[in-house]
Amino acid sequence: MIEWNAATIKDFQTTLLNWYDQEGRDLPWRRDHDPYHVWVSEIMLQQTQVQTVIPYYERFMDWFPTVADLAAAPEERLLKAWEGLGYYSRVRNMQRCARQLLADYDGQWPETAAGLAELTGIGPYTAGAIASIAFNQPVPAVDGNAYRVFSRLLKIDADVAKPQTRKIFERAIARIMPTDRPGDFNQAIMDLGSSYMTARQPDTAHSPVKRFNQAYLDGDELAYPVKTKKPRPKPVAYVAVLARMGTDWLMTQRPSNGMLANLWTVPLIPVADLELADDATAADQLAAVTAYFKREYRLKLTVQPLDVRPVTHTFTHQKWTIQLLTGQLVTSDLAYFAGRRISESELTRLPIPKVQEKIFARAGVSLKD
DNA sequence: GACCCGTGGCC
DNA sequence: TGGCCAAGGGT
Repeated sequence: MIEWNAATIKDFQTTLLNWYDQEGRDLPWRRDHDPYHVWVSEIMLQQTQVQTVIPYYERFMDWFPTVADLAAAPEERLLKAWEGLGYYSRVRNMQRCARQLLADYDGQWPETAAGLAELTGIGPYTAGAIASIAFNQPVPAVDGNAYRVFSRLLKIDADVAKPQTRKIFERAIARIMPTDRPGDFNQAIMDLGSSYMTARQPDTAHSPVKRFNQAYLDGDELAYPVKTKKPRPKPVAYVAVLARMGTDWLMTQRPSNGMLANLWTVPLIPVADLELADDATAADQLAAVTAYFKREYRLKLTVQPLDVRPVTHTFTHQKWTIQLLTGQLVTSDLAYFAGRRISESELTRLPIPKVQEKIFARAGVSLKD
């Protein structure tokens, strides 16, 4: 890791901010510095690219123009606003945060990073981003862009996958950032990180700060940032049961914790829960599903295969392989079943995860309005 | 500190 | 295809 002297720091600040003034992106959440706007955009942008976020952000502001609107929203509407973005706990935490603001802060945002970080769903990065952009606090906002940009500029070789590495970057960036335009500085780093200083195909030759980029000058830019690899997604097998009740579908709302919390799917049974023998036949599996429905839900049904091709869906650390069955319910008492019958028109109002869209697509059902 | 939590894009 | 990446936070 290298250290810059005061003259280099000043030179870098001026170069970066001049570039940002000319080439910074015009984004919907940059029209003002309203903390609500900054906050919503920052949460949406976690692990999500700008082009994906833009339409979600516009619709979110249409549906929930203020913190009070968000605090009062029904959860179904909330999750629908987030449908397709992923990491659904983000939006449930946002509503908790909105309610905290109204109940405990008289609706006034804390203006420091430490104060903001007390709120649900706001961690060190988002606290720094809101504090610097909305409240002009000279604090770093260390995200993936900052890791990538500063690891290359300064040749910082600490493993960015390790939590303690954040402190190294926070200290390095704090020395470099200006006190007069901290929000613009942090946003300029993000724009740099998503344009000239991308992970795989950086275009440093045209970067406004290439003369400060020590890794590039040394010819080993792609060695930064140093990051240990993540484990492969673990395979998990399911059986999905597509059961009609008249023209309705039998669907369940997933538990409020864990994967796809509170979203709606058809019944998904972990194959492991069917307790099949190693030499079980296809017929054995169908019988096991019928027995499972009777045991767990007190429901009688008959099942048959829908499609020999399983639906596959890969999450960050699970790869689901889902065999599809159609079911005909013999009984319709849903007292022991954690769900209900859902009409086709109601389907468009419920929050549905992507994997369920894939399952419905095999049955010829489109969820587009 | 390790693990959990979605989706889309790219090669 | 599989692996990696993209404005992280909670437990």
